Amino acid sequence: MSNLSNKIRIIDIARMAGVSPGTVDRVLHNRGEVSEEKRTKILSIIDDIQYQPNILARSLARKKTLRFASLLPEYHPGEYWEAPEKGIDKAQTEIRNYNIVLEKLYYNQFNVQSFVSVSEKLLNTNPDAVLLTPTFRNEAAALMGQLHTRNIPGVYIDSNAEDDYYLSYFGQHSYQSGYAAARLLENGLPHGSEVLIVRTIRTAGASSNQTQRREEGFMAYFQEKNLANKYHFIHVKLSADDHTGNLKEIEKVFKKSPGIRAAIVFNSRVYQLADIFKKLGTTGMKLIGYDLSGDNVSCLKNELVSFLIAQRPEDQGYQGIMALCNRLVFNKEIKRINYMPIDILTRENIDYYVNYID
Amino acid sequence: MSNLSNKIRIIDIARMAGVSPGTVDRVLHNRGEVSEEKRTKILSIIDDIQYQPNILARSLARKKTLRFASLLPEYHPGEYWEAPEKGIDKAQTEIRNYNIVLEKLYYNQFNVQSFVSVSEKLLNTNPDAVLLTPTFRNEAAALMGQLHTRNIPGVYIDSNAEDDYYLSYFGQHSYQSGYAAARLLENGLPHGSEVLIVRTIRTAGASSNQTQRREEGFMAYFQEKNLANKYHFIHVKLSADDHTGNLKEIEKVFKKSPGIRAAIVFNSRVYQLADIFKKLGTTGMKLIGYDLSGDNVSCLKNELVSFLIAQRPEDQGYQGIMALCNRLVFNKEIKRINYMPIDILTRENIDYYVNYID
DNA sequence: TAATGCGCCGTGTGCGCACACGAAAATAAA
DNA sequence: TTTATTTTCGTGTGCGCACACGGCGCATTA
Repeated sequence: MSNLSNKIRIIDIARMAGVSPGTVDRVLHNRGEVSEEKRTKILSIIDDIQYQPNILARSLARKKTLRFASLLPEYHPGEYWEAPEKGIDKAQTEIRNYNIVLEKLYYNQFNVQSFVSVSEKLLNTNPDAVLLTPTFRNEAAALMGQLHTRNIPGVYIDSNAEDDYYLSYFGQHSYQSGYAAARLLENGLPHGSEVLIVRTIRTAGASSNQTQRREEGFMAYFQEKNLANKYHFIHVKLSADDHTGNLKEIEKVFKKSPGIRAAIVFNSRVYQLADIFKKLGTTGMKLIGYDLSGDNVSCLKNELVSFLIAQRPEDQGYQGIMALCNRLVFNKEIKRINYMPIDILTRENIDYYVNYID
Repeated sequence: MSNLSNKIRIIDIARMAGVSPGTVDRVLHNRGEVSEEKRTKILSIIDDIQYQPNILARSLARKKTLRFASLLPEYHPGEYWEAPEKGIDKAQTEIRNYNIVLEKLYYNQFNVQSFVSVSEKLLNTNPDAVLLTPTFRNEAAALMGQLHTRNIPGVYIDSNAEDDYYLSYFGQHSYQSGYAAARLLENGLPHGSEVLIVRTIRTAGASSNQTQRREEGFMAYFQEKNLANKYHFIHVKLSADDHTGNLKEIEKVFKKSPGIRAAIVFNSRVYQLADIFKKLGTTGMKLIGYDLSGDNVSCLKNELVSFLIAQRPEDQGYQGIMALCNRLVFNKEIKRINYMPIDILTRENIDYYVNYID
């Protein structure tokens, strides 16, 4: 279960192999300049004794400071993107001791060109490792390809551009989270109820890949359970900024379909719908949304929202950075796809969830 | 937002104060033998420049290997206590580089005397830090007192003996978790339904403090929402081992109260009740329980159990050890009471929760 | 006055490793 | 054979810190 402290040092290996520490060092770092004969001998010894380098000494002695970079959307306080950055900051303080610095870059999530230009800037700094969010899939994949040719490891968080070159991905299984949301919504909902399904349209005009997958998972639940014909689903598209227009739209929908008992929004803007419900005086509505922005948490506490589905964004940021560190410093194996837990938050458990993050 | 790498070393402080590195070292470690004048001067400089020691160098140079000890219940594979130990193991591999070893001790959770004797053994090894679970509150508190007199920091996980001497506690807010469970149970449950509330009695005869608190929180929900009279609550006590007796007992209850639509068990033995329901052919029952033992997870996946409330036991173990490390190695401030998130698990999100732990 | 003790302080060493430098050995070119 | 070149290897230094040791100056005692 536990082997005692592996106190075998480079110099011990050197003695066993009848060479100098420098030679062992060259083998360990693949720096060449070692005869094949000694090389294989040293390698076999290393393998035999299961040599584990002392990471502390290694980092302390390393001349080069590793430079990590992150590339995230700009945000206002209280918005979703604050969370991953929090995790990144936490990781940063932990790895600073290992002679690693982190430079944070930001792009405008509503402007592709912004992402591209910051990408170039990032490449020019020639970092040792990169963490980014592929809001713009193609452009992100292009960047990842560039990084790959330069042998710079990169990780995605939040969503996945699904190219061939990223080291690791940390994010939610969107489909399954929609499936889980469906279960919560359906539970206790009388058959025959009408269900409002809201999509928020980005300025660009299309909804994100992530929200699409969530909706697919959501609908799949009802299909698989043969419940699709027990409820009536009403799909509505809302604008990201035209609040009065949205209000009117929802009002119209309610006039047509007064039997609506539940609603779901597949992104973090559920608080906007809650606001509309409040203005319209709608009560007794089961409302489900995603992610813990400040507004969403308020709605949950006021019981305007019944459930929020969360995806541990802080963990995504933290683990993303740590994966890079594990790769470059600790030489550990990195799991490529890492789905985060699908967390279910209610008014009753939210306090112990948000306070848990520090 | 981010200050660059604090490259200020002890020798820099020494120069600023016009003393030698050794003197600064004495101040940093409160070893005395420094004049009050220089002491205050050095301290003010340290404060000014926000000196952060290089943990790597510190651990590398430290002569003494720190010895941590854990004291957990014995368990069989798949049982609850496997989880905290997993977290402890994870922490162990992380801190091994810091010149720390961990010795794991176990007691029989159904035998006070076992706990006491292992406690003594633990004290005799004279560890530098201790993590333990206070299954036996008084005896655990006594041990913690002993540790305190020897100036050995100790943390509790799982539950809290609530003495004055522990450094830190990691566990669930039992009351609130019961409250959250009530919400899940009540949601969609027709008024007038009967609700079965099960207590499992330990060999000792009493139910644990933790389960009592959970039940309090559970009942409080209905009181606060003025729902207490909308449902009929049926309290049943089951034995921890007499399965046939339990079966008969539940059968009797159902005969008397055929309107039971939901049930809750306040500990990890919900799978036993699910088993009874299965044998009795009971269907359409909403069943809620606690913790992710292998059996419970199976029940959740088979839809015999609707919800499981979990408390991140791996995190408790991991963070408990890390707290000790933060205290002794990193000199960080430790939060004393740390409530874990109240996680809600369903068939739909369980996979991404359990796989998340590696 | 010399001897002893104590408070205070500086210096030296080594933790395990990365990396630069230069030397030796082997080989190629003259 | 001599010289130049390449391959292969050993040694030395320092990363930032903890800690042991010894020394200086001053007060106390014999």
